[in-house]
Amino acid sequence: MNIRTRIPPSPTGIPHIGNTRTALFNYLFAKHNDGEFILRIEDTDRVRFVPDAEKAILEILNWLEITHGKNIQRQSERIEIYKKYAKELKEKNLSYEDNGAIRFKMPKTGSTKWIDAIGNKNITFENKTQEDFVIIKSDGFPTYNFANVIDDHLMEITHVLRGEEFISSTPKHIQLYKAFGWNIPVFAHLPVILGPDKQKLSKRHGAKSALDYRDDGYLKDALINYMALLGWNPGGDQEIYSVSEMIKIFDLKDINSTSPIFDPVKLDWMNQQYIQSKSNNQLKKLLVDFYPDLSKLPNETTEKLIPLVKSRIKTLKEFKEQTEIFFGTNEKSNLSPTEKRITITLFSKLEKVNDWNNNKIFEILKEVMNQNKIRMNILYKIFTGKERGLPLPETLEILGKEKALSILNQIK
RNA sequence: GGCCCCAUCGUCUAGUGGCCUAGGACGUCAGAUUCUCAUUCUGAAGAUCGAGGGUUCAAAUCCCUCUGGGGUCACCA
Repeated sequence: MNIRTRIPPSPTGIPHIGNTRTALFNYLFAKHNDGEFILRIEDTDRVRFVPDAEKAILEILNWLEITHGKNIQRQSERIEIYKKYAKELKEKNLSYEDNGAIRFKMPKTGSTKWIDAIGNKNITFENKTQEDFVIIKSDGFPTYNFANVIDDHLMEITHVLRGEEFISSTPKHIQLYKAFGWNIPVFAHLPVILGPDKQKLSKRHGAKSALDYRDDGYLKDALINYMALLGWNPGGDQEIYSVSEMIKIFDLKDINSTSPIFDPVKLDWMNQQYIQSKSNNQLKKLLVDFYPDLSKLPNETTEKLIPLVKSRIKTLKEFKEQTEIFFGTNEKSNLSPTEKRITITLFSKLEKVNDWNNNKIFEILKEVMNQNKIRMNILYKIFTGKERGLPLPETLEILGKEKALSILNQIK
């Protein structure tokens, strides 16, 4: 059997991270089985349709390199197909008209059941609790419940991995498959990701999209790694996985039945792990892509800054916070009279330095600290406006004597 | 409320009857390294495995009940 999975976003907005994780799992599962993963745009809701949403959906998958089949299907272009199958139901006397819409006749006795691949559990719904549901809306467009089933069958989807919120509509889908006499795919309902308030992650609760994380300076590998481990654990203690490793070991049986809470703090840690694991060159490339105006800095300066900054940033965005002094964007600090006096001493001592290197600079700084019985934080404050930062002697060396002195000159 | 799903440290989790006086990771706290910060390293606190009943020589692991949390009840997906 050729495995095929799909992600069917509806273009009503930018998908948040939970939906993207569902795409990831579909992708990992398909790739693990040498199968195919396809993208289908479910744009049958004309009221909530957002023109740019599809672009964002593609951009997310593209950035994360969750590659899908080239042929993107759009349901709005398949209306005739759904009408044809609606007609078939009508001929079988399994549907009826209701206020301009068409409803499917659900069986009212017996039960509908399936074995869900998550936790391998039996789920049963009594048919008497089920209602006849709309398959074609009065505007002629199919509903999700209808188009989704038709397309999953026509596109030969073998495994439906989707959010748990669809469990209660699954009986509808199964009865539709039965009405047509089609094979029923394997269902795997993924527990939904919860926010810190333990409510389902949603835009209302400030759930971000993958694009937001990208813009906040997260690396795609780190985001994927974190998303994958939310609810999936192949056993053991390993936390860092490359995508190809994940593909190799991915298995539905290792997905938990419990809803996990999204923890941004652990994501930060993971992102930091990935940043540290990059070579200086890789990190430089990431930073230049992230901050195009980094090219204003001399190449040599950037390259010297990378190793200093590497262990100190959790996101690419923090690079600028660490290097403000190089861009002249740092705050000017309010210095006390003593601190101003120290600034003057500092200036006159540094002015006399001939070979401007961090060892020499450090000697001078130590001298000043000892003489004035102060600690390093005061010197940081004088130069950068903050009491902490990248190693000061190295920073001053990279900055160059001229600029370092001019900073002191401005404030003394 | 009906129906459905779930339940191990604050969080992510390991665990599928004896190796569990419950392991790892994040976070927290303490210490070491250090020119600040960060990294790195070491250590600590932190879960009577939601509760109560069973089954068993033996249960976090199996069964039942309860409680709690979540999802869903649209001509949205």
